[in-house]
Amino acid sequence: MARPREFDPDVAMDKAMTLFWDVGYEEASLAELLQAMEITKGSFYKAFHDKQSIYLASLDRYNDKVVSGTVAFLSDKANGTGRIRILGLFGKVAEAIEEDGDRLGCFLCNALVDKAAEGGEAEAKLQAMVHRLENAFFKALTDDAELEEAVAREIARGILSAYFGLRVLGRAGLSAQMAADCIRQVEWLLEKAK
Amino acid sequence: MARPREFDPDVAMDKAMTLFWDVGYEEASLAELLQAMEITKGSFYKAFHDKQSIYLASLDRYNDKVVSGTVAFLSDKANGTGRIRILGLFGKVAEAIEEDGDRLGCFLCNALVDKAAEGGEAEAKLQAMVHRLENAFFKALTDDAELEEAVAREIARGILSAYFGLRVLGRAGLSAQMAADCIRQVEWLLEKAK
DNA sequence: AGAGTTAGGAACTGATCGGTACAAAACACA
DNA sequence: TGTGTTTTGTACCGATCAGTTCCTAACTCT
Repeated sequence: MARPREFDPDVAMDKAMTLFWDVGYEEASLAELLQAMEITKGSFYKAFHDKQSIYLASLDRYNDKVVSGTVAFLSDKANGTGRIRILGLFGKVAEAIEEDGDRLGCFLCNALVDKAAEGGEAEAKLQAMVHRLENAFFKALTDDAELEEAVAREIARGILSAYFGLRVLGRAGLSAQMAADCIRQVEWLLEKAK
Repeated sequence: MARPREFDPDVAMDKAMTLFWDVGYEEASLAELLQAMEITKGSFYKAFHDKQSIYLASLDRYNDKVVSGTVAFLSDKANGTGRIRILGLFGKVAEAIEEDGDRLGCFLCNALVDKAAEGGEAEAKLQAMVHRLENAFFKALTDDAELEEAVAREIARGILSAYFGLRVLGRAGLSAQMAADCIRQVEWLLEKAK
């Protein structure tokens, strides 16, 4: 009953998310956004309400795709014990840094630091994602051994901070050796959880 | 022989640094910068060449003041053993988070994530600061015990990533309890250095 | 084929961006 | 009290910012 879209909103969203991921909210100009998404202004404002909206939608998308994927990996017992799964996650990150330099980092981590997120809806979304990650570490830890809840919670948070720290260092052009060293320390944290 | 300055370039620089620290390079508009520094455009461009220059100068200032202060604290044997000094640093950070929420975080950490720094002079300055911190941790560790260099290096890097991770979480509005838990994990990392 | 509906695209909005030009103001020196 | 020098403030610059308007193109349904 009307003219159909000439672009796939899903892939356009993906392109937008990647740009925000790379350069942050403020630094992603509308012009760059349109170029990345390969659509024009009319289509943009018709399909996605405005810049703020698509940023929030990008956060949701990251949560749905990437964070969920990470949580799933950490929960899947087919990947080994909880300790192995956690180390596997860190190994993947280190691999990304080694292979392509990984200047993208982690969208969640980048957005946490980005002041554009503060105070509003974005911050709440980010905190929710942080808690999802924390809980995924927590569960992986308690899968392996009978741990006091408080102890497991502590270790999960320690791993979480090591994770974000590694991501920060990776984004800044950290050497691969440095990543490997960071992971050795996570191994040691996991020793406590035995 | 000429009209004297009506402002103190040093305190103006401090104000500029604080703004960049808070909101990053891109998000700090010239208008906000001028308002914070309490000078007008004419004075700004005469005293500090342009926005990019004062940003780089802010990084240098942060290195001279804050990073040097941190390194000095970590090196000063009057503050206790190396382990105690390291834990003292983390304690200070946790305190800042508890007291005022610390939404400022660490300029170095924030700037590492800020894409505006990538590739140029800024990135080199940031990496240099990271290495200063890493070396300070390294020395504090080797002050306490005879450690193999490679082992101490590893642990220093692990502590470094935990440090940045804590800073990221703090900036995002992390609860004080979470900070305390992170520090418990650093304690455990230091156990290995005995 | 014609009517109805929505997407696409270009022209345009006022506001703000970082930066410059220049004249008035304020000082040191003679 | 001039005179030379530098700071200061303002008006202005073109470019870009996010967002709107509106006309045309492309489709579906009758």
